Amino acid sequence: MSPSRASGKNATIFDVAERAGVSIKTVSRVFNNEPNVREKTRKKVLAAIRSLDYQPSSAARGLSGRRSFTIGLIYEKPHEFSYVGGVLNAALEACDREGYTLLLEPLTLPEAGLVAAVRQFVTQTRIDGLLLTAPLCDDAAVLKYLRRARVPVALITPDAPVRDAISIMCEDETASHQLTDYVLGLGHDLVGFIKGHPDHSSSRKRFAGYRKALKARGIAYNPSLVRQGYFDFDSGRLAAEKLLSLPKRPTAIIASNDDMAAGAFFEARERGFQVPDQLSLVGFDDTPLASHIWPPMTTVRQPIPQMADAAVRLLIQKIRGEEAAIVGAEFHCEIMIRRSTVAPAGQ
Amino acid sequence: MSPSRASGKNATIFDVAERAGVSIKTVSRVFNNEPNVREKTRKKVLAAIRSLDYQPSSAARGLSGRRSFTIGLIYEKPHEFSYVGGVLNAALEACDREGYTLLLEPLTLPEAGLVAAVRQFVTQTRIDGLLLTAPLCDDAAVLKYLRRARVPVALITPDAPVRDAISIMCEDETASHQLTDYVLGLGHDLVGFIKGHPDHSSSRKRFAGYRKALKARGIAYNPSLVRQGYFDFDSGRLAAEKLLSLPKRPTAIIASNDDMAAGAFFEARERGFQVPDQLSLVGFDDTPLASHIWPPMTTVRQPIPQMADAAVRLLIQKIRGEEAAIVGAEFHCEIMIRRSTVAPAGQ
DNA sequence: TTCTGATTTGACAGCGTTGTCATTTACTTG
DNA sequence: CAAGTAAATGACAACGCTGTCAAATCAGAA
Repeated sequence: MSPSRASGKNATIFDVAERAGVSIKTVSRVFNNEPNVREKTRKKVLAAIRSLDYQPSSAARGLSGRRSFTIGLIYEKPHEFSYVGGVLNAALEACDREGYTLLLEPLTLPEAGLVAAVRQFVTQTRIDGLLLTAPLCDDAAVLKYLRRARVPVALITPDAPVRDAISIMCEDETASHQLTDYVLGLGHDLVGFIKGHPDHSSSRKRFAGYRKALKARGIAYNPSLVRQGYFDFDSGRLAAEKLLSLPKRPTAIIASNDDMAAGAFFEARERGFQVPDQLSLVGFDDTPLASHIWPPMTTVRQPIPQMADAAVRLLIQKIRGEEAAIVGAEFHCEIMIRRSTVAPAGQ
Repeated sequence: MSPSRASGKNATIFDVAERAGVSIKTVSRVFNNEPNVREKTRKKVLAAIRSLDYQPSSAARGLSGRRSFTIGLIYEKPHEFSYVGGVLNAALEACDREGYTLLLEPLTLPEAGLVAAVRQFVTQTRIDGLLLTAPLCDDAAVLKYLRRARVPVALITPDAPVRDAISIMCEDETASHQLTDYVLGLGHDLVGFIKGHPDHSSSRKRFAGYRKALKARGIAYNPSLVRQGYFDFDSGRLAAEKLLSLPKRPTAIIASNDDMAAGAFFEARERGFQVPDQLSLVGFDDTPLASHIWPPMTTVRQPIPQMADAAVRLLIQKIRGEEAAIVGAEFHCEIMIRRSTVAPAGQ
């Protein structure tokens, strides 16, 4: 417990000013790195700040400077979609580094007024900026409201770059294409596909990659090999149930995320199919689950931490009004080949 | 977008007062449910509040009332220990309900000054109260500092009830005892045990339950069947590696949490052991992982959501200075018997 | 009706910052 | 060395709310 004032009132800007023998305004200037402070003065003030362990009151800062040093992160409530955890961690860290606070807002989507909910959050908390994940980053009404309200926004993996917003994307389609091609390359002709939640743009992209890969190899697209999922374990399981009951069942299944792949995996085992011997299985996202089940699962790793980090950094730049050169970025995905995929039996 | 002021300045207490034809103080009283406001006046004010979509500035509230309506949640950084997610979700929800904000602070433990880190967080953010999870809720120095600084605290699963703190516990030892007894009851004599992180009190309790169950059945305690783990996948895998190399290998392994159980599971499969036929496996916590792997895993479900909810509720009561009748609670755990446990081969 | 005490309401001073603008100080230059 | 300009500093008013305390109003009793 370095400074003695273990408990008791916190030091204010006045205390610092007094100890340093300057006015409060000068303390403020030093603390905020404003120019026009003599080096000698700055030193004195910094010493006082340190010796008093001064922490400015964010309430007072917010009230006076009409900014909150707070960024909101809105995500979908039953965030079974485990990648939210990754975004959260990285965003938290980036905010911390920049002296900002991250405010979480899990939203249950079905609610009628999505825009109303977002608006409520924004006005109530007076956040300086907003981080949006799927599927909110694709909701036209929400984006429109935010643009009008002039809330600085960063989108993590929107469908396409959005005007006036920072758009952090990742090459879902390319990755899906490559992944599918890899599976086809192993010799599978009957490759099932489990689509992601229709509200998420990544679902569309991943599916598009699958189709393009088929096309590129001249394999006819067979709609009966495709099932709708919703990014959660159960929907993956259900989809696999249908796929595995097909008269000509697929020898490989690509699921649009790891949770669904795990569901498919579960269902396969439930029906006595060995993975990968009788069924190859593939996921997306490289969540811990993918490498923690047995056999470890082939999947696609998005650089979520880097993406979230970039989103926060650029967002804060925007908040600060710095004319940012970059208003978005597209990240590269890495295909993680593991043991859930092999050549089909009898090859 | 109900009220027309889509963008532009937010309404202040003055605007509301003016529209309602009362003083700002009366508006304040109505908003804070203070007594001594005539019903007629209250109605008028509420109408004005609604029509202006008034949201009080939390900065101003904090500055004036010297409170922040914010609760901190400190947890260990590499929160691989997936139960933090459960705490987070429930705490977020409870805070929302009570009109409080939850501030996250992931802490990397190895740091020298744990107390310093906590102190920094507390003073910097000026939180009204603090939620502590393992292993911080067992750190004597941290608890001492917080008591001195008079920070209202709620502990989720501390070692024992702590003076001046709300202590939400769960019957780890009993659950572990029952679980072990169940495994023994299946006919296993060689039951391995993977301990949790030594800094977490639940590790100790779970281990104690294991030993008591052995004793109750008159089975000699065999230290070579016990390995130290650290609550993460890899340490579980490593521990299992040792256990499965034993000349007289265990026919069942109890891991102190699901992540380690998954690691053990992985290692077992890696070595060609079938689960559960050749090795029964048990975890703790009932994380999604437990039911998403195949076969689904026997584990112990702690009512994390209810526990976190209680912690937040009681904490807020304490913050408000309401003389709380309850200063803690112990929750019951449920044993989830699934398919990773069967009688040993040859019975 | 008038008085008394309780209830309801309002005026105004903080709370701890930052923004604005005036003032002081330091540095140039003729 | 005086005047003029730029740099450094400070005084003071916001910011939007709550707390305190005084004033106004109301109810019931005399």
